[in-house]
Parts: sequence; structure tokens; C-alpha cells
Amino acid sequence: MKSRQPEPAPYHHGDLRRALIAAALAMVTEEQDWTFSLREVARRAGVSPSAPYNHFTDKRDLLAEVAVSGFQRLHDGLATAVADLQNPPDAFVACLSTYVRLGMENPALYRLMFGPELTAFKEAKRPPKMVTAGNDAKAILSRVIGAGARSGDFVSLLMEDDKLALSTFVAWSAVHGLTMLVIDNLTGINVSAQAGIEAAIEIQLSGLRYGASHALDSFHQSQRTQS
Amino acid sequence: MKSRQPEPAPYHHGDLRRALIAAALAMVTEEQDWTFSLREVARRAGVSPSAPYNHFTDKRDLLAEVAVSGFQRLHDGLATAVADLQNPPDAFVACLSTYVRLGMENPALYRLMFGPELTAFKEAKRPPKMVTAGNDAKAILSRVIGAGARSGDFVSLLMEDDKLALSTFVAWSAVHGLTMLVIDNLTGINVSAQAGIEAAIEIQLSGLRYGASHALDSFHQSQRTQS
DNA sequence: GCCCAATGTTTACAGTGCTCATATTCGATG
DNA sequence: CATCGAATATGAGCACTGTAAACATTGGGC
Repeated sequence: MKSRQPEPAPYHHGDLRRALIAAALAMVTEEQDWTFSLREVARRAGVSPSAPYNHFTDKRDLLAEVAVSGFQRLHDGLATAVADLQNPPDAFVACLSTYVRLGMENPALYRLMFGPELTAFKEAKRPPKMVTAGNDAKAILSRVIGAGARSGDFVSLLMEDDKLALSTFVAWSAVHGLTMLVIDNLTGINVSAQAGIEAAIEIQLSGLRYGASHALDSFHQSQRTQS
Repeated sequence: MKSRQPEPAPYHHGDLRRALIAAALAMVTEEQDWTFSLREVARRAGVSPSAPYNHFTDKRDLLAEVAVSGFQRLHDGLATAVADLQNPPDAFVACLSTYVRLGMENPALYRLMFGPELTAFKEAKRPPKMVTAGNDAKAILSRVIGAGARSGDFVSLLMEDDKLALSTFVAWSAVHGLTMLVIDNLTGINVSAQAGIEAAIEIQLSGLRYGASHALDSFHQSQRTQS
């Protein structure tokens, strides 16, 4: 009996690669865990246990692709968050809070993106796709900080490229650690997490406004002496 | 031959529990990975594959114990780092840089301590031993910040308990994120990592000195209105 | 129409975490 | 000192895993 639907599930699935990534992403999201078996992903996509090996070398390879879509989601979220904000400090705050919010919405995906499974074990290099996807997201934050420097909201020192990169790195690492501690329930403060998060973001903002000058300057010097 | 240590002689084939923890810790350190099999740990300790189950309910349970010793190592490292420093800002910087250094020295152990495997998957609660071990380490940082507030090096607002807790949380999350990005090779800055780390720490210090006032104040307000 | 490469299936293997019944030993008790 | 129970170690075994290899089925270019 022929199916009336356009896809009669033939021998060749058609677009298996994408289907497997989608299935794995869904499973990570639903179970908040990626210890499921590759066989189960295949089952969910309706193919045999070893079919995925035609499209991915590893289970890791599949999960890396899931992580890439996580980075894309992060990038898009940040982009829309700052789209309508002309004021750089506002955009900066929006950036950071969006970042934390996305992490809280799907902790397992966030952990997959930054966790050790795909990151830095042994000699295994982190898949380049993940690197560029992450850089794309980070670039948004960097642009916001740069705009703030030019507008005079942040210290003007940040207009220099290397200082901007350093400052972005610092802000990124701060919000990264913040997100990690929050989704790992390690805040250790007995107040509304939201209030704590907002305060933490404010402190980062203060750093860009006033406090960073001395630190960036000493960085400048250390770079000269060390070369 | 009686053991010289005060520890009462354990049981019949040796002190297996401790031996297994030590073996696992050594393997994590050597291989920078904890995907080894529980059977291999047992092999290394010279016992049968299922012997560990008399002392640990899970492989996770064993790894949790390894993480606990990691936290103890962190605690001891921080304690000795700040031991001889009377000046709070110096102690603060020593704290943070020691933290990052320890993380870099044994990335796999650090990732095990904070990683998702033992942390927050599903309903599995993080082992209480790990929680207290982590809190012990954090307490050192908190004491340093408190001392700085009383000495006048940091904003005096931090003498209040809740502000101190929040501020500790912020500093902790910042250095946590910093360490993570560094050991994951995600810094994205093309300068000496050491210089970047020092600058990042300086920026955190600036926050405590000057910039935190406004943020902590708004936190104060938000806490009142939300309660 | 035919052939090849791409894609999917089946079978198989070594290794895993973990359970359970069994064997061994230790330390307290009679 | 003999004995007994609890603690501890062993071995076989189960369900499952990731992955490889040989085979089957297809679609697109000649």
C-alpha cells in the first residue's frame, strides 16, 4: 500500500544527515543529557543502527554538529537582542542577560557547547566548525563594546583593537562563568538568582565604564616587556 | 607489619577504597580524561572487575570522590597562597591567579569538578561532599574580600553579609569562566595567555575597588522590591 | 540501459557498567 | 580456641554500547 504522503520512507532516507542532527538536538533538549546511544538516535530517525556512520565519523562528530547549531542559536539570540538598541550600555546589558537566559533555557545544550566532551580531550582538536560558530557569537559582543568605546560610554582605550579583544575576552569569560555557575546551581547565594545575575552584569558594565583603565594599561605594558 | 599511620588497619585485602580513589585520580591526571573503564581502575588496583562495587555505588560515585580531592587540593592551594599576604588586594590577586594556575595544571580534574558528569544531570543531585568541599574553597575568597572591605581597600559596602556573598559570587564566577576558557583554549586573543589572565584579574580587582558601588546598590533595591 | 558511488542494512565483535550468586576472610563472641 | 556473621572479593553473566565489515539497494551520469 502506497503512502499518499510525498515521503513514502524509501530505502534512501533522502536527507538523513540533517534528520540525525535534528533528532539528536531534540533528544538533548528533552532529556537534558547526551548519554543516549547513537543507536537510539538512529532508531528515532527510523534507520538502522549503523546508518549514521555514513554521515558522521563518530558519535562525537554528531554531537559537535548539535553544538554548532547551539552556537548558531546563541548568535541569532544575541543579534536580535541588540538589534534595536542604539545605546551601547543597554546593548551590552542585553547581550549578557540574553546570554545567561539562553544558557538557562537549555543547560544541556550549553554544556555540550562548552563542555569537555567535544572540547579539549587529549589531542582531539575542537572541530573548526564549532570554533567559527563560537567566534561569530562572540563578535556581536565585541562590536557592542567597540561601539561603546567610540560613543564615549566606555573608556576610549577600548577603541584599540587589542584592548578591545582583551576586554571582550574578559566580559565573555565573566558571563560564561556566571552562566555555568547558575545552571550548575552553584551560586551559593540565597537570593533570587535573577537579582544576582542582574547585579553581576551591572558589575561587568561598571568595569567597562570606569574600572578597566588601570588594568588595560598594565596589560599594555606587560605586552611590551614580554613581547 | 603494622601501619605506622594512626589509621586503624582496614580490612582483609588492603585499603581498597582509598586505593581506588588514588588510582582513578592518577588516571585522570595522566590521561587527562575520565572515560577509562571502571574495570581498568580495578585492574590497576589489582582487584577483580566488580570489586569496586563494594565501596562505590557507581562509577560516578568514584569520580565524585576524585572531584572532592580536587576541591581539597584547590582549598589547600588557595590557603597557602594567601597565608602570608596581609594586604587584601594582594591576597585577592593571589587567590585568583592561584585558582587559574591550578586549573591549568590539571584541566581534566578541574573539568571533572565542575563538569556536567557529576553536577546537574537530570534529577541527580550533586554529591553533598562535593558541595561542602567547594564551599570550603570559596570561603577563602570570601574572607579575603571581607578583609579588604574592612581595611578600606575595597568598597565598604562589602562589609554587609549579603553584599559580600554576592560579590564573592561575582568574582568566583568570573575566575571560573576565565579558567574554563583558558583550559578550553577559547581565549581568542593572540597575546600571551598569562598577560591576558593578569589583565582579567586586574579588572576584577578594579571592580571591587571602585566600580561595584552602583551595582551593589541596585542589587540592594531589587532585593527590597522583589523580596 | 548500465555502472558506480552513495547510502542503507545486517551481522558481528570486543568492551562496558552493573547484578547476583558464591567464595573467602576478619573480628567479635561463645 | 572454635565458630559464626558481616564485610569483602570473585566469577559468570546480562543487556547494551560504539564501531567495523560485508552485503544490499538505490539514484544519477555515460
